[in-house]
Amino acid sequence: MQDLQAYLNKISPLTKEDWNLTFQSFKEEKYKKGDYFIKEGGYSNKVSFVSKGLFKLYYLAEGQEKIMLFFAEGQFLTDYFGYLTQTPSIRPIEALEDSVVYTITRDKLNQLIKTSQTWSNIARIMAERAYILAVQRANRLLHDDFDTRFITFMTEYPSLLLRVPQYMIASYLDMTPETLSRVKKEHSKTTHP
Amino acid sequence: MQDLQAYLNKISPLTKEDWNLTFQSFKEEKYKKGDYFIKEGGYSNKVSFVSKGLFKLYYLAEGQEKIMLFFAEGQFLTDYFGYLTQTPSIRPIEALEDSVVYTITRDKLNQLIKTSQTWSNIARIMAERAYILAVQRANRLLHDDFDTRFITFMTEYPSLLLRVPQYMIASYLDMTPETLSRVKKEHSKTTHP
DNA sequence: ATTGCTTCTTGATTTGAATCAATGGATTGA
DNA sequence: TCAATCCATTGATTCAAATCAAGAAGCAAT
Repeated sequence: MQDLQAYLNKISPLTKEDWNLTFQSFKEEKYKKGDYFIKEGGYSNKVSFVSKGLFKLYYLAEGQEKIMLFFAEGQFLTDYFGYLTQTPSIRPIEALEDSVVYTITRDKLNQLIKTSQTWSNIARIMAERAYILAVQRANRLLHDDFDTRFITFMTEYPSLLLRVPQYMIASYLDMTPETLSRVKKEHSKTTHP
Repeated sequence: MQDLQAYLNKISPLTKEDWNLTFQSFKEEKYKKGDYFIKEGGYSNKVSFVSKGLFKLYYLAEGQEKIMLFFAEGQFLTDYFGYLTQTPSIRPIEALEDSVVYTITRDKLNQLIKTSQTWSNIARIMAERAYILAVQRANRLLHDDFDTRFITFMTEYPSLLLRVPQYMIASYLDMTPETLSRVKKEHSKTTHP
């Protein structure tokens, strides 16, 4: 769990006691490709740190999935909206690769926040970061054209281009696979003349 | 400032000492209709509680404004994204009515958060709420059709329908004024036959 | 009241991306 | 190795909403 420890320390330095409590609260879990982290209708009662692997969180609209987020190594994995609102999830999370995560339950996390000033800070900063990411993503989807969205994605998550099929990236960028294909074509024209 | 006190107490009960510190940290400000709370390019270094009045936060895309949020009585007013990221704002905030707010500076708020466990909680919960609202709004704009968006707006903020010109509501709902006009027409047909 | 300005409505036209449809490539498994 | 399936590309067509263009209705100021 060194990766988790390093990640948390970067947000807000943990005392030895903080880390002992933390270490006891997280449990390792493994997911095979195709396994669900949360199924539709389930409650979001846990948060996990992705140590290895990749997940997608999607939304089902008229039968077809709209991918809202990918979670890769070094990110906290959760349906944060469902977690905060405690409503049954309409956003399943599925493993795209065999994965290893460290999981803490909602109750234990609340415990940590209550007892540790450091964790109170971490929780606030995580909420703030989640907010920043949510706004950024929304603004991009609402204001940026297809080309810009693709370029942003390429520069921000270049590794995902190789790990994820293009129709999923298209879904994440809120366009059809056909459109993404055409955007890529246009783009390769202008960059490699 | 009873309204502010009541609002904060609902989030997380304040001790007498908490409130004394809080009371000293907020200052009353008045804005005339048309005044800017934040101008484009400025830094977001304050948070205000709206006691009276109404504001809009918008984004300038190709010269025309896209309204992202309204702030009315009983809400915290800030460019929270600019506040958190400390980047020059591209989202001006303008008063739509003569308004009265209670303002706290960034520095003083950080001070409160550091010294008071209650305020540490409040800050976390505010971030969480901001996240929930941001995600909800994004999902609605991305997944809901025009009619649904309008109905949601009507049921959620009925009072704004009277206080805000329709072209601003259209902008907030990410549609043209013409489209909103047609949506309303359709809607009045089906509800009053 | 009258003028001028802003906002709202309604119709006609345009347009850009979704959908439909077909082909070609690539990956997987027997 | 050869199917079989899944995925990506490309072209043709459709469609929904933006844009363009008047006109009508409010409203504010004199």
